[in-house]
Amino acid sequence: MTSDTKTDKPAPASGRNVTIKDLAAELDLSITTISRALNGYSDVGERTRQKVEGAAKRLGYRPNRNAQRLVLQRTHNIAWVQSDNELKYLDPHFAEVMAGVLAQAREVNYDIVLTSHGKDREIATYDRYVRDNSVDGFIVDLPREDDQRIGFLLDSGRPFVVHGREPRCDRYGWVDMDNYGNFYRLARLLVANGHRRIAFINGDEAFNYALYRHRAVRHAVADSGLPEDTVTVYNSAHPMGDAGFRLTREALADPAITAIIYSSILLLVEGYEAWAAAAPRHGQPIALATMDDVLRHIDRTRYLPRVTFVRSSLKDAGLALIDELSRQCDRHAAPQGTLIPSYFDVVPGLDPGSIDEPLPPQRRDHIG
Amino acid sequence: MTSDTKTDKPAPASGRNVTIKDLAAELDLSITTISRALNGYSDVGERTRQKVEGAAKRLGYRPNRNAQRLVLQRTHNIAWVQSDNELKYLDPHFAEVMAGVLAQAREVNYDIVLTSHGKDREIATYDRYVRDNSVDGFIVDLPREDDQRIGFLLDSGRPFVVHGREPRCDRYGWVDMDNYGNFYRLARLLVANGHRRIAFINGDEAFNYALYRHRAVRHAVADSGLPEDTVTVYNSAHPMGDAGFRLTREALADPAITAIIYSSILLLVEGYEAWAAAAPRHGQPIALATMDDVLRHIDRTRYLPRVTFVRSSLKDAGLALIDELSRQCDRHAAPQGTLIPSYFDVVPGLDPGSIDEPLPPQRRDHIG
DNA sequence: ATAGCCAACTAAAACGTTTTGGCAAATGCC
DNA sequence: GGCATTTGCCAAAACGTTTTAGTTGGCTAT
Repeated sequence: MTSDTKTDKPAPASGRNVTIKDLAAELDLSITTISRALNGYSDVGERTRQKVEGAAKRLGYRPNRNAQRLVLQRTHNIAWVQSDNELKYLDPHFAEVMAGVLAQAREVNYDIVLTSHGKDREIATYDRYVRDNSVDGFIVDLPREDDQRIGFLLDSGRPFVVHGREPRCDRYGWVDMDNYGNFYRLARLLVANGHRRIAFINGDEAFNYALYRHRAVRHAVADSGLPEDTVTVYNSAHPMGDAGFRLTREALADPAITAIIYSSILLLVEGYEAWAAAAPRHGQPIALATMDDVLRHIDRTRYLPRVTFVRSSLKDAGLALIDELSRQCDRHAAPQGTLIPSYFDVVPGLDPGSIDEPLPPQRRDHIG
Repeated sequence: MTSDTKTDKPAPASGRNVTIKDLAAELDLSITTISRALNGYSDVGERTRQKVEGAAKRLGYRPNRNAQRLVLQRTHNIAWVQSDNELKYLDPHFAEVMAGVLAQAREVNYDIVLTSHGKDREIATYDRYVRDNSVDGFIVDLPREDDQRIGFLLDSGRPFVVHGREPRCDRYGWVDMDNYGNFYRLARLLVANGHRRIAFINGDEAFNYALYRHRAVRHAVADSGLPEDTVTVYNSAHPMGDAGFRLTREALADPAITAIIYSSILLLVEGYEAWAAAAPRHGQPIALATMDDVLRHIDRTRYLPRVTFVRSSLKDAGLALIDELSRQCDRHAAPQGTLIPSYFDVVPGLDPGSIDEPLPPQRRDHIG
C-alpha cells in the first residue's frame, strides 16, 4: 500500500485536474501502461486493466484534450464559420440546420466551434483555423457560384462539407436537397394542370439554392413549350418580416396569375392571408405550392388540403453534414455527396401526373 | 546561406503546417529566440525580430494552438451548453444574444464551442469540459431558481458567466437586465394611470427572468394597495407560434381588462391585431406595454405611438457576457455583475409619473 | 539445460509550444 | 585594464498525452 490516505470523493474539484501521471503513481505502474490500459490495448493484463479503470473512475480522470490533440493531430472540433450577417441567426432555416448539426455532433463526439467573421475577413478566418490546427474540418453553408471559401478549402486539403452545391461539387463532400428537381417538378405539375401564369416567390438568388430553383422553374416552362413570361419571379432576401405577404400581394396584382410557388413555407405562411382574400381566377382559387423544410414550429397540417408541398428536412441535412465530416475525419473516407430525400404532397384538386418520375433526360445531371 | 531554394509562395498548403522549428532552421536561430521574438520579449535584437517576423509572415507561420493550449493551460475557448430543446434555436431572443456573443468573442479572440446535451446529461456535459481542459469558461443562460449548473460551476472553480440571476448571484459573474425593476415600473405606471384590471402576458415562469417579472408586477399592485386580482397572469412557454394572439384574445375575453403588459415584443406583435379589433373600455382603447429586447427584425416604430416600451438590448447582453468572461480569464478579475441599461418610452396618452425614479426602498435590493 | 516464445510491463521519444536559468560577448564605468 | 552591467542569444525542462521499441520473467519444446 503506497497510498497514505484513501479518499473516495469523486474528484473534489481542486485546482489541478488529475492526469495519467497521478494514476500511474496511485497504482505504481508506468504511464505507458495506464495509457494502453485505457485505450484498450491487448498487451495489458486483465487484472491491471480493471485496476486502472477503477482508479480512473474513482479519481475522475479525463484525458487532457489538448495533450491528445497535440500528439494525435486531431482536435475533434469542427468549425462553422458564419458571415457577420446577424439576420441569419434568426432565420428558422438556419436554426433547423443547427439543431441537426449540434445533435449529431454530440452523437459522434465532435464539438462545434461557431464563429462569425468581420468584414472582408472570411478567407482569413478559414485560413487561421487551417493553419493553427484548431479544427479537423469545416462546415460551409449557403454556397454561391464560384464560392471563394470552397476554392480555399479545396486548396487547403482539409476535410470540409458543403450544405448545398456549386460546379465543383464532385471534388468535395456535400449535403443538399434536390433543389433543381423539386422545383422543376413543381413547375411542370402546375403547367400540366393548365396554369399559364405562375408567380414564383423565390429566396435570395445570390445563393445557389435559389439560383438553381429559378433555373429549374424556367427550364420546366421551356420544356413544356411555353413562353418565358409564363412565370414571374419575385425575390425575398430574407424570409422573416413581411416579404411573403408583400410579394404575394404584388404577385396577385397581376390579374392573370393562377398559381404561386413559394421557396419556403415561411413565405407561404405570410402570404396565405393575402391569398385567402384573393378572388378566384377562372372560377378556380389560385393554386399554391411550396417547399417545406420541416421547420419544427410551423404546423404544416393547417395548410395541407390547400397547398401542394414538397418536403425535405433541413434538420436531416444538419445530421448528414456531421456524418459526412465524420466519415472524412474518422474513417478517412473519400468525400461524398448526399442527397436528402424529398416527398411530394400534391393537393387533391391537382393531377399529380409524372411528379414522382425521373426528370427528362436532358435535365438529368443538372446541379442543384 | 543555408537555405537551398527560395520560395516566396505564401505557404503552399502542403500537408504539414509550418512550425517554430521550421523558422528556427530557416533563420539559423534557436526556437527559444523565435518564440521570444514573436511574443514581444525585450531580450531579442531589433534586427533579429524583424527577420523572424518576416520569415513568419513569408512562410505563413501560425502557432499550433494545441501546443499553446497544453503549455499555457489556456484554450481561448468558451463553452455554451444548450439543453436539447431545439425550439430554443429559433427563438429570436436567443439569436440576438448569440449575435452579441459571437461578435464580441471574435473581438477578444475567443472561440465559442456550442454544444447541446442529451437527456439528463446536462451536468455531465459541463463536467466533461471542466475535466478535459477543453475550455476556459462557460456561458450559462436562462437560469432557474436553485439552478444545478450554477452549483456545479461554483464548485468547479472555473470562470463562468450567467445571463440572468438567481439567489447566489453575488458569487459569480452575471449579465442581466433589471427584470424586476422594469416590470415593477410598468405595472405601477398603469396603476397610477387608473388601470384596475391588467393582463400580464408573461414568458415561461420556470425561468427566473419570467418569475421575477411576475413577482415585480404582483408587488407593484400590492404596493399600490390594490387587490391581488388587479392583475391576471398568462404564460406562454415559447414566444413563437400563436401564443401572443391566443393569450391576447383570452385576456380580452375579460370585459374589465383595460391594459395588457407583454413580456416580449414578439407576443405584442402577435397580439396586436387582436388588440386592434377589440372594443375600447371605458371609452379608452386598451393600454399596451411591453418589454422590447431590440430584436433586429422587428420594426418597433410601427407600434411606437400606441405602445409603452421598456427597451433593453439583448445583443448588448451578449457582448457583455463575453466581456465578463474575458475579464475573468484574461485579466484574472473577480466575477462581477453587469446590469444592461433599460429605457422607457411612455406612450403620449399616459402620465409617466415616477417611471424613471428609483424603486421604493423595500424593493431596492430585490434580485431580478 | 537452452533456445524460443509469449505475456505483461516500461523508458524514452515525440507532438509544438513557452519559460527558466543560464552564458558569452559587448559595453559602461572607474 | 579590470570589473560590473547590459545585450542578445540558447539548452533544456515542462505541459500531458500516445507510440515505438524495447525489456523482463516465465513457460514450452527440444
